[in-house]
Amino acid sequence: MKLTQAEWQIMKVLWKQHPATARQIMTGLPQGVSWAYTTIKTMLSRLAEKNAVSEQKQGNTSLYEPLLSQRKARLSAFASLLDQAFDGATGPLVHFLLEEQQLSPKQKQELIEKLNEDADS
Amino acid sequence: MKLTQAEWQIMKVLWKQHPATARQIMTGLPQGVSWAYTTIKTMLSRLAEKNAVSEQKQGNTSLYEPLLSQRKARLSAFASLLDQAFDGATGPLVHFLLEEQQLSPKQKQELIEKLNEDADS
DNA sequence: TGCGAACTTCGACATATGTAGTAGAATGGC
DNA sequence: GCCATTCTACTACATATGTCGAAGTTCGCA
Repeated sequence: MKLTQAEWQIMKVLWKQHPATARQIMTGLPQGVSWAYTTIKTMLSRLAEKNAVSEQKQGNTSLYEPLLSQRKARLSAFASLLDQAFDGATGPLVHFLLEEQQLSPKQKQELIEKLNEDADS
Repeated sequence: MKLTQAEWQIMKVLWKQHPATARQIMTGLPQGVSWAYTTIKTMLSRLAEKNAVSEQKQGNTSLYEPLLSQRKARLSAFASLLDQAFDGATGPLVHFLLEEQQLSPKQKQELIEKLNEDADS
């Protein structure tokens, strides 16, 4: 399930707080993202079509619930990046992460610890 | 500089072999990607507009050369993913990498070594 | 019960992206 | 010199994405 940028914005709010109404989602969007109410509704409709969210009427108002988990969305986005930019292999990405100083020393430290934990189990 | 999927395909060929003509690029595309010659030309034009490639006529034929490096393209794609799916932080991504078994034991080993090297220097 | 506020559904429109055809110019071999 | 081949430049068109507006429907409350 591939989400567009705008769809990610909506999903992020929903993952944090759900079920939620379109109005609540609007409120939950980050500063700087100020979409019209109907824009949000459009996104929600498209997400519902894709089965990324469910829609349930409560009175005259729809409640939305994520169907696609953040984990799955991340897996998919990650796989896309890997495919597109790193020859589909984690190796080059790891290499990149290290070479490009995308990791702070502290993160490297954490990573080492984590890796060692893993090695133990 | 953000590239679309199709643009990535073209750039990947160009990074491997350049300068190259549209025809050479067509040949260099992976099995399964069989675009019409003019499709490739369109992509190249769009890339030239974006200054991702340079175009230089040699007789009646254009030679293309990447202007955007693979490194920069990767940085940009990586940053986008991070922003969009991992709250803009490498931490959650690293966590994800480990939790989701995106790394083989061997890769983990290599990673540890690499990290230690780094720590040394 | 009658209004205004808040919802919903539809349709619309611009820009981006993927994909290619056509027409005309340049080339190269015979 | 002439023709088939190959390029280029333009145009086109479908689908995807980002962003709403308009018009009708419901709700809650004075």
